[in-house]
Amino acid sequence: MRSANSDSKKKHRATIKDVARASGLSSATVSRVLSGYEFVKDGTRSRVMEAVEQLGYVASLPARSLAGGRSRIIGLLVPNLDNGYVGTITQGIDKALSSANCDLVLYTSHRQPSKETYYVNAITNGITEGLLLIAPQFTSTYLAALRERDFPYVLIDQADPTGNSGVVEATNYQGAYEATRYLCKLGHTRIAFIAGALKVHSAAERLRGYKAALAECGIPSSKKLILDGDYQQQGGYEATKHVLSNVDPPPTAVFASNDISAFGAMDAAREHGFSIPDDISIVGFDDVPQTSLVYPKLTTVRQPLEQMGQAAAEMLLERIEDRSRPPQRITLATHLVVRDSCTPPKLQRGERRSPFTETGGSVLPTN
Amino acid sequence: MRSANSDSKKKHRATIKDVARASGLSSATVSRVLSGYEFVKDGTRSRVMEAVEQLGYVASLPARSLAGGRSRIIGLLVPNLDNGYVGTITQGIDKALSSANCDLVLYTSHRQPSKETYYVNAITNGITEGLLLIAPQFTSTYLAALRERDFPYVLIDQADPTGNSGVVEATNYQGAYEATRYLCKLGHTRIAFIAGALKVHSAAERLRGYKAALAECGIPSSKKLILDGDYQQQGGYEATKHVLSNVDPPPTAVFASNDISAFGAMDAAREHGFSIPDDISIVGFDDVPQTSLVYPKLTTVRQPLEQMGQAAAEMLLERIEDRSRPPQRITLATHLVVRDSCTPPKLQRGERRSPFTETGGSVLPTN
DNA sequence: CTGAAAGCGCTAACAA
DNA sequence: TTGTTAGCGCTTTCAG
Repeated sequence: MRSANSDSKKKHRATIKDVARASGLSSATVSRVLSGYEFVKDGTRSRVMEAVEQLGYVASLPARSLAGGRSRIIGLLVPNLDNGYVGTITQGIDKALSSANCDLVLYTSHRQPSKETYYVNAITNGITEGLLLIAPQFTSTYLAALRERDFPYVLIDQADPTGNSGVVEATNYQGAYEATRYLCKLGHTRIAFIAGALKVHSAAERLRGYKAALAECGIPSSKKLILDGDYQQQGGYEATKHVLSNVDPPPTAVFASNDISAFGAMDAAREHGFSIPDDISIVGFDDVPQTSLVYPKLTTVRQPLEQMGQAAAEMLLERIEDRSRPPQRITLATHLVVRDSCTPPKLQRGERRSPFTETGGSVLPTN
Repeated sequence: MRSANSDSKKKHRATIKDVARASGLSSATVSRVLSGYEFVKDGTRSRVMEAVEQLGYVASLPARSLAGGRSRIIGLLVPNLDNGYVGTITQGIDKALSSANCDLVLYTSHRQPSKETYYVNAITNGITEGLLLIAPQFTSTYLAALRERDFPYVLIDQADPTGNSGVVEATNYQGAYEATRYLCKLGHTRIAFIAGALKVHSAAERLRGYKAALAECGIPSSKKLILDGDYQQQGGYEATKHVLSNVDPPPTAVFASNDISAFGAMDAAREHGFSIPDDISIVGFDDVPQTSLVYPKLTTVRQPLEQMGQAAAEMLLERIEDRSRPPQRITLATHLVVRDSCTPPKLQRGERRSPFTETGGSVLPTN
């Protein structure tokens, strides 16, 4: 029975008392050293550190947290994980948090379909010191509960209608404006727009930007070219499929509210027999990692996702330190990243492009 | 000053005592009800629940955890977040965990470059009840520490050399074997292989499968066609670039150890002026979400990532309930997903079509 | 500058 | 079936 020895004496991990004993000090002092209290003799401090080192001591989070100390754990509420969007933001968060020595608890927002308030309750009663929310849809429910508890939180890529929250976002309006204008300048006049769920602030802003640019370029905006979308690939696919078959003449370009739906648009265009960008130009928004994976590489409005995550985490940390600090709002700049999915529009009606004009693919290698 | 009232009396959230008081019972009883203890009178139970409801009470995790109860938080150690691989697995984990009402703490393995042991210490001393590790590279360091503490954990997509760990993985060997054989049957005889970091078990297995299939098809395996890789896009890119320019005649197909490096291979091939699949066929491994995003859609070996995550989470939960349970090992089946990145090779001058072309010859699988 | 002691909110024997 | 009583490991007054 090899279990005998390992079972007989459960190797209890070192506690603060062990450190106290080993260093000949009180646990209070050890605690002080560990939490960076300044009035301790240098000698004492080093004796403690030595013992800590030697015992491989790491404080128990639950205990520390119960006793009113900081848990150094912050929560992150995400809508999903499968597209690079959340992943990239999270990478930034993680960066900021690890410099601050904090950990991350992941909450997926689909968890409690109905009882959001209960959910927030659970979060705020947990070990978490603060909460980061990535583009939450139901802000009204969450935010009220959070604020009522005076629980620190920061919104990422989503605004608070009441203006009472810490927020990190990007220039959605200008980004969309710039992208649309780029398309106009290329010569496009029939530019479809795939919207995001308009309750999400960024989606509404992007639509505004699109309209503004159109107006500015003297192109009347057409209801038939503004499609409903939901920031999902499927939505982008369907919207595009729809305009391509039902609007005549069809648009020569589509600006999707985010990259994911732009991917759907690409699928639909291709399925419709259009080649990109020759028959139709496509622009996205976000610049998720996949943009340079698709073919042709997607021209898009870059949101500095990683930086946004980092900024949000830092803001949250500050709010945790100092609860009285008024809510800040950081807006980071977007910019257009021109890749391969756009060209000037084809010639007028009557002309048809040969279906075999794809990029250099069909050429045989010479070696 | 609207802050006056909210500041004056910090709304202390309800504790178990409040519930006890409100229901006229002891906190022990409340605790029993809440933890699902069966021997409580129904009437008592409902009185408690009522009070809980009414006060919006949610137990404090730190307290519960300190007192020896379950924290219902499990840790997840991941290598990165930006490619769908981890995200998809995590989705499965999340699914299993939310049915069990558990939360997830995210640890990124790059955190403590050197002091891994310290890191494990920190994890096991936290609120976490168990740990899930996605394809960790430094198993030796982690696992010893984990086992020494008798801390429940499960490995995902990585084996434990000592065979003492709970493991969930897929049939890496057969998957690679199948993919390679598919390429052979298509008529390819010069099939390059982009390896993963060979210290990762799956990578080694995939290499084995590749070699076995080649042998089985009577194709001598050539060192020049086996390239170093690291499961990263850049690695795949460089490896492919290298074979394409330095090996003569160049391979007509490349089998990349994972999708991410296959994407790199696609970039390199294209850059080299090759069109896919006409000039070169490419196969990946994993079937991450991006595979149907790239163009052409990538033929790949599907690993049931989400299921793997789910299975691992379930296994971990079981191990937490019953520590004495011997380590299990679950191996899920992979299968080839044929998409658009492969065709039979083009004949070179004076070259003969391989005997296996078209409907595949008389090749028999070994197992 | 350091120690003693009182909890933080909960669970787990042990009684009743 | 329920209440009482100790702690869990740490932080934090309050005294030295």
